[in-house]
Amino acid sequence: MPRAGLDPAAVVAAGAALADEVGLANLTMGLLAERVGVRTPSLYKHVSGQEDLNRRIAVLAMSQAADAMGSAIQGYAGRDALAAAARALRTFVMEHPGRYAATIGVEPSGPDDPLATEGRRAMDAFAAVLRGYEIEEPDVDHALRMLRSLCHGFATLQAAGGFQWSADIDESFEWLIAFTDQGLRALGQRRA
Amino acid sequence: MPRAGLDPAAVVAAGAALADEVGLANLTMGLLAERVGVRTPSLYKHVSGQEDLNRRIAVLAMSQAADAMGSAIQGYAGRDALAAAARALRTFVMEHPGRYAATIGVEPSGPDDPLATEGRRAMDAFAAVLRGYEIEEPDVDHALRMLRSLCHGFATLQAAGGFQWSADIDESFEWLIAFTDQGLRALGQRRA
DNA sequence: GCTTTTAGCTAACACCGTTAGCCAAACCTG
DNA sequence: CAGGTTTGGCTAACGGTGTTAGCTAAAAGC
Repeated sequence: MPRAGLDPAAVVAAGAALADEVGLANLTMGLLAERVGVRTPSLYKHVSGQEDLNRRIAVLAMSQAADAMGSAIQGYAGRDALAAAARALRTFVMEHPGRYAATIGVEPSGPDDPLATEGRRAMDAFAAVLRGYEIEEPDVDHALRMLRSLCHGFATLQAAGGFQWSADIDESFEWLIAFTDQGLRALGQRRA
Repeated sequence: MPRAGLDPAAVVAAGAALADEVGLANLTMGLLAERVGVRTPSLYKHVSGQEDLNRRIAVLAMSQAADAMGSAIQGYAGRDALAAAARALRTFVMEHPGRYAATIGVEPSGPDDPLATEGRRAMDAFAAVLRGYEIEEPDVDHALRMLRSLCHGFATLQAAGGFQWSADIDESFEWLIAFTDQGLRALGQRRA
């Protein structure tokens, strides 16, 4: 019996890819084992269980989302940066619905948890966007939460098919960016 | 063996209540059966399976959320109505996290699906709010989607413990309402 | 009051996550 | 390169959960 040459990272990567394909709810240990060419119990040599697998997929997703947003906003500021970050996040969610779903409902165990680290890194992209609007300190935290809520809500609702009615969804998203940009600009000008 | 006198509605109501208590992920057929005082297979006389149960809980949640929002906005307009609707939805999600979670990821099978009907009814509350802002027609659909995304995103992120960092969450929510109100007012005044 | 329907039951199966325990492949170390 | 050690794979087995089949007795209808 030849070895498959697996390691935790490979298992997690395969799990994330499989989750994107079949949906996180249908990601089963047996299916993942089959995918990586191994019997089910062998997975437990690399991952301590399904919960651990889910957490690691979430960390991977956070990290990749942070990368995507971080590089998307480079060279832009203000509205362009906002649009770039928002589009990058939405694109990521649409292309990787399974791994993104893994991030919902997992709580970091502490500030050193990789989940928290990567989460902050993703937030940093939005924070950089806000810097371009010169918003006063007390408003920044709230604005950050708003951006996250908005993108998260829109992406998950679309991914779940929650927008049943007529208007074009891409158009709505661009409208939403414009709306937010105007609001943030108004907030920044209050300082003057 | 005396009868328990169950019917689908009773089973679904008990399931929703149980989901709120133990979390949707921990809602098991055995647990629900125990709760309603019956053996597990008996549930299948009222509900065709776990997926069906989930759908029905989602319909119930949609209906109740629509009721809560609808009655919350009565007598208000403009910013007050917006705040009332948003708070009603958030309160509902916080008080009934399990049944609300059941609504995530379920797609209506068609326009006559009760899920779609109740969903529209919930949207009607937001639509009524928007009427107070006198927004031009093409913008209404987009604004509706924005309101839904924002509330859904905020509520689910909070319910999942996704807001790890410092600032007060209630305060953020009120800030978010104010931000949206200003944006919508600006939109309405563009008409003049 | 008899028949029909139906809501409950027990028994059993399939599938999934997980653990225990074994064995051989890879990797050190002398 | 030979020896032991680590380790990544395997089979076997258990517990729990969703579900179906088939029976029986309680309720409903004529």
